[in-house]
Amino acid sequence: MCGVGLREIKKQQTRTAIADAALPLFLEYGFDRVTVAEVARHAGVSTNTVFNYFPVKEDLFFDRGADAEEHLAAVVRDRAPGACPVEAVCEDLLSGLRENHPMLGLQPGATAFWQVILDSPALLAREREIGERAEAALTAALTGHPPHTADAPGHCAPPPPALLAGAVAGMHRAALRELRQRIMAGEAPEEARDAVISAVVQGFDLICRGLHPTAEPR
Amino acid sequence: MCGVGLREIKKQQTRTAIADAALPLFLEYGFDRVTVAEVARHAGVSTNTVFNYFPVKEDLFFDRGADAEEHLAAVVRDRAPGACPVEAVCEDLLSGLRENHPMLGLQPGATAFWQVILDSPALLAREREIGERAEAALTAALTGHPPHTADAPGHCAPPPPALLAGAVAGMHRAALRELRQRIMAGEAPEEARDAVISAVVQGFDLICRGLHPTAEPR
DNA sequence: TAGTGTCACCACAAATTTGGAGTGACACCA
DNA sequence: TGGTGTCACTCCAAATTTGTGGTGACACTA
Repeated sequence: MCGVGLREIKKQQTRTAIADAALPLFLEYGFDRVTVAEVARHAGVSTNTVFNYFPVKEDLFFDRGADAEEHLAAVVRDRAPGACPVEAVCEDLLSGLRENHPMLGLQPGATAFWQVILDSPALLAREREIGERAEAALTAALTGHPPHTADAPGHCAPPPPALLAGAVAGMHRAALRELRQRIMAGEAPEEARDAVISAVVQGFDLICRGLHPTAEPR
Repeated sequence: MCGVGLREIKKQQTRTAIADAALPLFLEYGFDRVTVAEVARHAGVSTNTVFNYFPVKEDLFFDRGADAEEHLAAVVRDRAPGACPVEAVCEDLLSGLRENHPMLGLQPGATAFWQVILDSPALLAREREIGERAEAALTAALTGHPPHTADAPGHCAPPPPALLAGAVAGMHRAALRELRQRIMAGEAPEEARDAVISAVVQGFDLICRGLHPTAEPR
């Protein structure tokens, strides 16, 4: 129960062993051409054990999907007190882009990763599902930590959390998709990144200005 | 049941992981100052699992004890048809010495290994037990594959297997003990080895000449 | 001499992993 | 249209490993 027992450690080791065995196989052969049994064999584990840890095959690929689902919500919940949630998401995305965060796929090899997704309908569907859940989590986070809208001139009522979340998450997804498309089209990563950065600044600024009419455009 | 299943592989891995973790600890701290729990911790395994594989603590040190117990018997059983069993044992020992076989302790670091044994009454007792069982196995092997004693002039009836085994195994043990003592006394390994080699040649020749009066002394 | 601590080792329940025998969906093929 | 095969996934029994609480031997100490 304390999470530090030998049993917990072994479970974590088994899980990462499976995930670490799975990714190279997917990258090399494609998601649909790799069977769960092969993953199990490479991980030195039985097929049943794979299913113990990853209820569906897609989870083997989106191992950190659960984290991604919670990421936006966490950013909003953990933002500085009084800060605008939209700006928090924006800043998080920008810093991720500037620091070449692995999750965003600016590392070499990300292209292969993306190609696996594009080649597999199952993974594409799963990705959408993850995005949807991330949005739902963001909605919940916004409900609990709504934006602070000062009573300033030009102020209008903020949208309900679900809509705001829809806009924010939608813009977030679009930014990452744009980045992906540019890089896979052969554009230089830095160039693509900079283009997306300015696009993100502009896009989120749009929402922010609607929320805080007095804020200066950046 | 076939011994190639995943389960068997894992068991073997666990066993060697434990043994491999145990030896360095014993070499560094001495047998009696290392607890089974510490071995388990270094092997990343629970204490109970250690006892699953090594019924008594001494087995952790003499991991290959079972092999050693069978070695002499195997040499006798597998000798060339018609060959003298004593000579087979002698040749095996000599070739082991000449090739610096690890079991004989001619490798650097063997001194530390021996010192651990000498420092631990439990290990000394265990070593004797192993020697005794090896002798019993040799007796059995000799019973099934007795020496071929030609009806030559000067021929006398061969001793019962148990006695022959006692002599052979006893000489074998003495040779290794001699080697050990010389090296631990600081003698150069090559020097000690050569001395023991000639001693072995002489010693086994003695028995062989009793068995085969017509054989030429070497 | 009784108390205390350490350690080898045991016993048993709970958790994890494996093996094996399925089922259902789907593709391929005659 | 009806096999046939593959593969994701399920269910269950058995094997393995771990957690926990012992016991008894032995050394040390007050």
